[in-house]
Amino acid sequence: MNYDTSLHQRRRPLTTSELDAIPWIHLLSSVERERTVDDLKIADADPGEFVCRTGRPVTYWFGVVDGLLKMSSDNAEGQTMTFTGIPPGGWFGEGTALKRESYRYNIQALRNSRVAGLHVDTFHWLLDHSIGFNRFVMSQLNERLGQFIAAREIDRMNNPDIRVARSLAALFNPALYPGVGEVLRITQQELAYLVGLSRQRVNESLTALAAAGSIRVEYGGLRVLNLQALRATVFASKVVV
DNA sequence: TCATTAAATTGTT
DNA sequence: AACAATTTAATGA
Repeated sequence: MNYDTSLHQRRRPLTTSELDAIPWIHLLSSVERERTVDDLKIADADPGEFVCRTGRPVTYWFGVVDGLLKMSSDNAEGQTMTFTGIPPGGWFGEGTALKRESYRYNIQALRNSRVAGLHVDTFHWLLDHSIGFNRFVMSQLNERLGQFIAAREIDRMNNPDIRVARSLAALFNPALYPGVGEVLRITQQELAYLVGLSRQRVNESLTALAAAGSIRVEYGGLRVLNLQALRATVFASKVVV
């Protein structure tokens, strides 16, 4: 039982617009889609609420329809390590779903979020029947691999500006998070939690990035003006460090 | 629809 | 961590 019990109880079918927000739904044939839509459920997660926890058996493959989630893990010393944020359009858990193992991380809502869940059995059925779905999952795995490698590099950076730029570039990944358009809805406090810096420091970095013309700071969110420049900030840092 | 108030978010120290 | 300024959301006439 995963959608931490209370979430599980609050499931409901998806509306048409919520279905449209699912990036892979249009890759399916009508038969496949019918079966999928029949199984898909959505639930509203409150801030701080867990969508899944380490060690629990996999029952769903999850996707963010709206809101913002945090992927983290507890190490042996009991400290929590944040891997990444998951903005709208992001689907996760395919690795563990594939192997039918237990979740290796915690997923927690940073704010009110709508989370969709596809049962693991249906996930496997789609893998067995839909080529389009397979392509999506494969691309997903590949992109995420790149992200985790990048995440390790971010952790080794001690320059806060670069850490912020890097993390932002990751969140604006169009392949993994097609729900994020030009504007990413994230507060500076939320970003601070993800990057592991104080809100003040994040604010300072954002101001610097805005001055460089990479982004524009808006109330409750950020607009990307130049994704290349954001990534370039990253690249330059590799050379320095 | 508009004005007022509360709440959230940002910018700064 | 605290504060003021700004923006949004909620409320009710």
